[in-house]
This record gives sequence, C-alpha cells and structure tokens, in this order.
Amino acid sequence: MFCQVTPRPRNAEATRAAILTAARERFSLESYDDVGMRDIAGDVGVDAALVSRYFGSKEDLFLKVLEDCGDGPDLMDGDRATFGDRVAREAIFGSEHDGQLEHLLVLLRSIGSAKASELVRRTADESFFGPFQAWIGGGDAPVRARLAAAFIMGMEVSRELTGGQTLTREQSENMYARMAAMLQDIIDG
Amino acid sequence: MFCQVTPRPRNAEATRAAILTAARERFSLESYDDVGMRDIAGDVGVDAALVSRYFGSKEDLFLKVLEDCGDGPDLMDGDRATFGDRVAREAIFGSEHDGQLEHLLVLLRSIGSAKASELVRRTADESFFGPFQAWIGGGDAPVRARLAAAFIMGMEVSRELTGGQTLTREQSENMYARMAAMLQDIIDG
DNA sequence: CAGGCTTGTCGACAACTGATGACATCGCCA
DNA sequence: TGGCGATGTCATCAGTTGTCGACAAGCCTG
Repeated sequence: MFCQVTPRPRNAEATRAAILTAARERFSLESYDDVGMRDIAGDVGVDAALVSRYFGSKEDLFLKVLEDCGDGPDLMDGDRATFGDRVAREAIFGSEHDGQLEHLLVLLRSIGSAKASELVRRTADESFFGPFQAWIGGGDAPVRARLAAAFIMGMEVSRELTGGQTLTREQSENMYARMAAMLQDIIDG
Repeated sequence: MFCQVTPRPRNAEATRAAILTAARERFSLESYDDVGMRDIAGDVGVDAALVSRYFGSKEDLFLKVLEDCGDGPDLMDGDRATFGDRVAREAIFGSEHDGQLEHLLVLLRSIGSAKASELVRRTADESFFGPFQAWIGGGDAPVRARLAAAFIMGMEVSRELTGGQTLTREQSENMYARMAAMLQDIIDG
C-alpha cells in the first residue's frame, strides 16, 4: 500500500482552498454537529490543527462556507418563465451536489443544530430570502417568496425522509410536472 | 428559594411517564444531538442515570418518543374537504407545540442528525407517509402525498429559517389562503 | 419495628470534541 | 550551502457526552 505517495506540496493558499472545498462538501452532506474538524482535515490529508489555525474556529469555518456559497443563489439565473421547470427538475431529479440547490442543502442540513442555527438563519435571510424576494417582485413578494421557498425546501426534506423508496419513472415525471406548474404559478402571482 | 420542596413521590410509573413527556417536549424543540440525557432528567427533577435505566439508551428513548407520537398522524382527522384549511392554519398560525404537527416537528428537528436519521426515516415512512398516502388514495397517491408532505414540511422549515422577521397580518392571511388552496388542490387531485 | 424490594442518587469512566502551543520539516533566498 | 520563515504535525488539554456500578433512601409487608 502506497499511502500518500505525493504528500501534498507545501502551499498555504492551495491547502486553504482545499480545506474550504472539503468543508463545503462535508457541510452539504452532514449537519454542523456531525462534521468534525478531523473529518475535514482527513479529507484533505492534513492535520486537524491546521484547519483550526487557518480558519480560527469551527464556527468561523462554517461561516466562511456559507459566505462562499451564498453569494447570490443562482436559482434566479435563467429565464423567468422556466423557473418552475428548472427548479423542479433540480429538486426531483437533482444532480449529486454540484447543482444550484447546494447552498440550500448546506442550510437545511444544519438548521437543526443549536450551535449553527443562528448563522444559518441569518445567512438564509441575507443571501437567500432577501434576493429571492426582490427577484420575485410585486406587492406580495414576501408571501410568494416564502411559499416558493417552502415548497422547494420541503421537496429536499421529503427526498431525505423518503430516501429509501423510489418512485417509478412515470411517477417522478408526474411529480415533476406538478411541482413545476405550482412553482411557476407562485412566481407568476 | 425553595428548591424542590416536594421531592416527587416515589412512583416509578409516574416518573417514567414524566421522563417520556419531557423527552418528547425536548425532542420537538431541539435536535437529537442537542438534547442531553441530563437536560431531560433536569426537566423532570431526576438524575440522568435514571433515564438511562428506565429507557435503556438515548436512542431507545428517542424511538419510544417516536412511537408514542406516531400512532397515526392526526392530520387526517376531520373533514377531507377542509384539509387544506386546517393544515395551512396550523402550519402558519400554528399553536405552540400541542398542535397536530408536533409529530412532524420531532421528525424535522432530528432529520439532520446522523445518529437519529435512520430512525427518523423509518418512522416517517411507517407512520406518516404510509397512512397519509393511503388516506389520499387514488392512482397517483404516492406523488400527491409527497407533494403535500413537502409543502407542509417546507412551511415548517421556512418558519424556522425566517423566525426573526414576521409578516403583517394581511400577508399572513394571504399566505394562509394560498397555501390552503394549493394543499387542497393536491389532495383533491 | 425490622427486613427487603423498589426507587433514586452519586461518582466515575471512556469516548469524543474543538482548540492550543511546542515542535518538526520543507522550500526559498542570500 | 546555511539559515530562516513558512507550512504542517504531534501531544495534550479541558469540556461534554452517554453509560454503568455501587451506594443511599424510601415505602410496603411481615
């Protein structure tokens, strides 16, 4: 067994970036509490102490991940008329974790954690609900934003809860069509 | 300060029940990881070791809570034609924690916890999605059940995320009306 | 009143976490 | 090449958690 044949070049900037990427990955798969500094460090092939030194505390690192993810949710990129389609497709057939909804996943995973919930709440507010609401526009934008956001997040949670059982292709298509239509209705007013 | 003037009568059954109640309360407010045996014991006024002895492990206790909560979600109690109304009212104006949605809250709080997610998933499947789906009925019941469940849970999450900012009375009524209509649409087919 | 079973507490342990400071090692530059 | 700063590791700490066994107190029965 050749373990770590190339022991990673000594490059602070690259290492820092690698840690941040690994952290984002972890935090999108597990909750704040379940992600350990040693886990993240292990992914990168580095000692846990280095993570602490580069990012301060675990909370700081989490915040950094949120900031990096949250520079404007890209749900709003693209034609407004196809919003329902795009989002429903992502939410139901969703690609692994490089999709547009990865930000939301990070937020959702850790919403239950007492230590992270405050950060999650603030981030969700500042970099998701706010822009989303502005993008929707109109008098009752807050209401429609909440409805749409609730639907989207609910589908993520639902997929989590019913992880085991899968729908048939036909059922998935059916659900996709319904969700797309409902979302589009909310957006259009 | 009179601390624990009445030191609780020695009654195993009552104590056990009190522990279970306190546990349900805790688990509906905090995630599995954030709830400690000492917390629950403290609520009852009892040593943490007793909790362990009565319920085995923390996981067993959590499972017991899920079983007690989950004997059929009472979302389906009542007229089918007013389902949307009832649930939307509960989800938006929702009473503190004695509402029909308390079961769902317990599940939602701990869905992110690695140690509890398996139990949560199974419970949600057995005692929520299953009955709900059967209650909805019809060919595409699985699809409609998921859509409705997603919407309901999403509203809970949304309320959590946007905990700080509140809507005006008018906006809340607006959202309530929309949600009720959408839910009823899903149920009706 | 005395014994014995039940009910509850106390102290401790082992595992784990995030964090810190001392130490080792690499790579660049004079 | 020698040295020095940058980069990374190691050992360790303090805190918390769930759990367990030994012990104390209470209540009921004889």
